[in-house]
Amino acid sequence: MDKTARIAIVERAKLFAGLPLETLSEAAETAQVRVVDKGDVVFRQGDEAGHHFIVAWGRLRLDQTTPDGKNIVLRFMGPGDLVGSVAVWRKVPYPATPLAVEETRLLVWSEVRMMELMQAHPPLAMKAMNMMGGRIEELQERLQQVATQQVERRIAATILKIAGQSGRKTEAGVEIPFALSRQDLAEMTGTTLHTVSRTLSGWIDEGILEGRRSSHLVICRPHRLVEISEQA
Amino acid sequence: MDKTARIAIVERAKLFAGLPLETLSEAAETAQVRVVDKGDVVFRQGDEAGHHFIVAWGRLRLDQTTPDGKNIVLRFMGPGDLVGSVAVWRKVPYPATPLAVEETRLLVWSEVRMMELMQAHPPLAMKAMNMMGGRIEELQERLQQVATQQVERRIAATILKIAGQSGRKTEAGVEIPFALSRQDLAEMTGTTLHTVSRTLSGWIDEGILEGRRSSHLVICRPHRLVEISEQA
DNA sequence: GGCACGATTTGAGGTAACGCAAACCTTCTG
DNA sequence: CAGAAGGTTTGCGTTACCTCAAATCGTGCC
Repeated sequence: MDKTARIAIVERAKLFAGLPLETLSEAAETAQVRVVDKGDVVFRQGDEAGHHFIVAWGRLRLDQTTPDGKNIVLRFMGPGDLVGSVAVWRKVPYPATPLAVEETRLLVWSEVRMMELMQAHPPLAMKAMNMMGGRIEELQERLQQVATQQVERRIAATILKIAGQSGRKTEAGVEIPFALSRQDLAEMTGTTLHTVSRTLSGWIDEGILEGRRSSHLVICRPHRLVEISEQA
Repeated sequence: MDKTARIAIVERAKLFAGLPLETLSEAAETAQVRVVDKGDVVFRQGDEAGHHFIVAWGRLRLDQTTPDGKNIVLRFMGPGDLVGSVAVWRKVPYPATPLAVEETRLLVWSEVRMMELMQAHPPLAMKAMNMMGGRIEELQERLQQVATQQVERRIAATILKIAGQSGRKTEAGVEIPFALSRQDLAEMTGTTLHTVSRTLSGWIDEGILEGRRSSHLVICRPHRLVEISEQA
């Protein structure tokens, strides 16, 4: 990966977006590159947090295992997303495990490097706070959903959010361009894979979705899904 | 409130804890004071976010209203807690309404004042990120609870957390020193007031709790409550 | 290219928790 | 002090969703 490519990636990251070229350049130069194969993890929940990561290409699923062995999917992450930084700043172990659902390339900064960058470029700290604030808002929204809405609405809202983050327009509708299993959706919405399967089957029968059996989901009638996610 | 008192309050706030006296002093000098009567709000969800607040005395309940009119309690806040800052930094409207459950006194900084403080005292930004990270962790934990655990465990865990934050030891056990209604607990755990009432009644019968009918809750057998919150 | 494995679908039955409703108690108000 | 208002308790019927179970279908591996 040459320097121009790195700068392009750094620039796309929300943490660096809009900052002066000098900052981007320094960030790009101090980063290392790491490739993670599909199915491998970037680090594991409980590891000591020593590095900041930004996704360059690919996609990660952020998993959290509970003390009693259950698993929940916190979010999917794609190009530009920041991974691990919250734990590094807080000096606590990584609270979750990012697993590559496709081959993924990341830029990596050590704790010290990133600290130096931030001290040299103060707007970075503001950006970082902004991003963390966004995570807080997202989590509050999901908490509210899981606490008050019934399963069908939560599944609809979750699919729409993923489509909004990563969806691609095709002739048939909006496609989610990576394997998103029923189990994944169940672990994101706090339900079981059976309920997700039943619900999606219904929507496929109604022509709202396409994608029985593991192919990538396609949302044919997004507006209908919005209605379901907002229905009383 | 004289300057020494203000400094004491500022020092107790997690945002300023451990910082040099010079920083504390400047923070204390630039703060204004605001008193909010029981039942009144500090600001309202949706208001433009222009001020940072720190609780000096008293207690706030942070409420969020959903588009379809349901209410959830995000958290209770007491002395030292920071209110509203996430929204100010993100330049978005306040996402929730802090309501005083008892008479509460706050220190207030305008957006500009706090920005100046942060620029003059860089460690403040680090502290702020740390605090936001703590909120993220807390929210992830609650999300995991609501998504995977059954109601009884969630109620037990919620009571224990509140007791840990605000509880006071008495002869009878650990007392929660403010009015915490069944409705509040329901809106924190994502259930109904009926289910909370039934559950607490059971625990009171078993001698785990005291506090039928609105008096302050007292946890007589905290260890038993921990067991319930961890039970498979 | 056949076989095994994992993902998905679908059915049937059970239950935790909800929703409604009514009674009860405490506190505030005039 | 009576009445009203708000929080709480409790019963009962309902249901959304889970759990268990089995069949089915892709898909990857040798």
